[in-house]
Amino acid sequence: MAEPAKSSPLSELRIALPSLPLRLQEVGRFVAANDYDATTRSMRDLAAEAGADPAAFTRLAKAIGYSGWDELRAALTEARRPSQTAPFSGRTRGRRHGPNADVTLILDKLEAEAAGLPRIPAQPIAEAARALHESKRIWIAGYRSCRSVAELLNYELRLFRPEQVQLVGTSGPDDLDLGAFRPSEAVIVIGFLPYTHASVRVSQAAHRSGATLIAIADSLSAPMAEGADHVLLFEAASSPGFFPSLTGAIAIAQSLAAVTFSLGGAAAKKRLENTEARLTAASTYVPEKG
Amino acid sequence: MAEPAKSSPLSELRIALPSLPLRLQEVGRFVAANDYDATTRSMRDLAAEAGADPAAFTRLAKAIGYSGWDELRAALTEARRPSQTAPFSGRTRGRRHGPNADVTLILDKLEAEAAGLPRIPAQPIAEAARALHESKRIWIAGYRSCRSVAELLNYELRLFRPEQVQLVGTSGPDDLDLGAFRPSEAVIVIGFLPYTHASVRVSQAAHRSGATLIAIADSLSAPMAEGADHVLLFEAASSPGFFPSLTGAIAIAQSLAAVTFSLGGAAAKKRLENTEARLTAASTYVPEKG
DNA sequence: AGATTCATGCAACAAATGTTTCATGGCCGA
DNA sequence: TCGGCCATGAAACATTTGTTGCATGAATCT
Repeated sequence: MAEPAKSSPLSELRIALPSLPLRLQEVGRFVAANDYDATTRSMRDLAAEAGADPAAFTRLAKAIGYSGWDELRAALTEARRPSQTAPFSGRTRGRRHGPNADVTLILDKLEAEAAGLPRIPAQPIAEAARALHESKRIWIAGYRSCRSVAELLNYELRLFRPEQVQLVGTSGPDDLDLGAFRPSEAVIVIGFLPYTHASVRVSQAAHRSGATLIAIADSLSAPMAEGADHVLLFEAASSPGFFPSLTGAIAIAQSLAAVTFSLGGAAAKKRLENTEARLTAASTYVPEKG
Repeated sequence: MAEPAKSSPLSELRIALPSLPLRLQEVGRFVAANDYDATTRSMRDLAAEAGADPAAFTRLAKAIGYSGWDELRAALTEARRPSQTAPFSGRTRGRRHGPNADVTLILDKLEAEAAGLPRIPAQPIAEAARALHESKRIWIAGYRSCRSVAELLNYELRLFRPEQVQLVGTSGPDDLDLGAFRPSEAVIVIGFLPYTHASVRVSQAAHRSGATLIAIADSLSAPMAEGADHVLLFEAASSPGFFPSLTGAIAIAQSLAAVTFSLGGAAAKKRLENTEARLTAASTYVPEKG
């Protein structure tokens, strides 16, 4: 017999299952198959759905070593808790110094960031893009390291909406722009921990003005996400290293721009072509060699 | 006002948050920040941890349109149900046009970019970082969409080497800076197809001056990579979409900064701490809540 | 300044929760 | 067949749950 994985209450359950009375096995299997409901719904509720007696759940818990259903559920709940500490936390220890310490640091970082990208929720991006599409004007704000994201977004959106996109604070102090927000416009704020006062002020001004507020942030509880119509989440701290990762934010920004462009249809395409023609005429680019 | 993202109860909460009474905002923030506990633990329990009155939770739920806390929690529970977490199974199904065409576009894009990151060669980054570490001064140049990468790199490097890092072209025309390159310095140029004349001129000037040239590019044959001491490659076109992907370049930039910082040792750490202390003193950041 | 609205904490409430007890029914060994 | 054992369901239990009414205090309006 293999060593049981004692860590998870679910494995304890599975191990003890065969030696249990018939009815308790039934209930046990139900719990194992519906452990999410087990943590969220009430015992009686589960009993009704499983077609069993409520008491069976208490008996099951005691049979596998818990003081009662409450304790079992608490264990299940903890086992299910989303990893508050990133899975890559204790990663760099033990590696320490070595000739390739730098290289492994980079590899870890890249791997972690690659893992974070598919976890970005796509649906909110699509919804935010639609909001952008319907906005008369788009404001973009980002400070400190997030400024780079803001400027990228500004650049890409201006390629096909040149006169309707503007960075907050480029033509004077921020405060000048904060008063210019209008309900038919959209404001994009980018930020993550630690949050700057400036970004919070922008988002508050946007909310007050009635403009559509889109926040690109690392947490739903970010102060600039309060009152936002759309929040686009990425993982800033998921990667080892000294600075929060920006790949997620960049990926979101580019997806946002791409979908917004796609919504723009033929008109957007035409404007993009115009812009490119102008740049070519100004010989901005080095001609491709055949 | 734009159509709010009604899908998630958390977004409804965020939207309504700013217009709520003070105490309700407090518990609302607490719920948003601890939504997992909100679905699993009891109202009184949460109230004790949040340092608020249990009644506040009921009032919060009613304030944002639910019949009571029970209903809000049920909504949160459903929003968290893991059954929704199966987006990556049958992804490449006939996507074409449809209500979710945008979403699948985004998912494909993210997936492709995630796949590109681990393919970035780490060794050249480590070597380039060493070159940066030994440089008396660091110049950074990037144009158009690559400007965002340049500015990010500039920002992060300046955190611990404030007086030795400079963006090309910030204090006047580029040409002024181009004549200032010295052999003991390093010049970083970022660019990909189509290549701008400006970036090529910077790299040529760097090469002529004898400075160490580091190119972050999408191809070894990129004109700004000619004569470069270090070329850091990423895949710009790997992802579907209309704009070349910048996640690779961002990842490289951040890795470069991280390794350079790590090479800096205690001195770099000290300077970073000083910078952070100065920012805190200027109250740039919103203080974290306990 | 007085009146009024509103936010907020406290305490009591009914409903629902997990647990326990008890009676029943089936099973196996004498 | 009888007697002990245990699994099982129903009902009663004490506790905890979410809710609501009420008093207090601060802010706003007249």
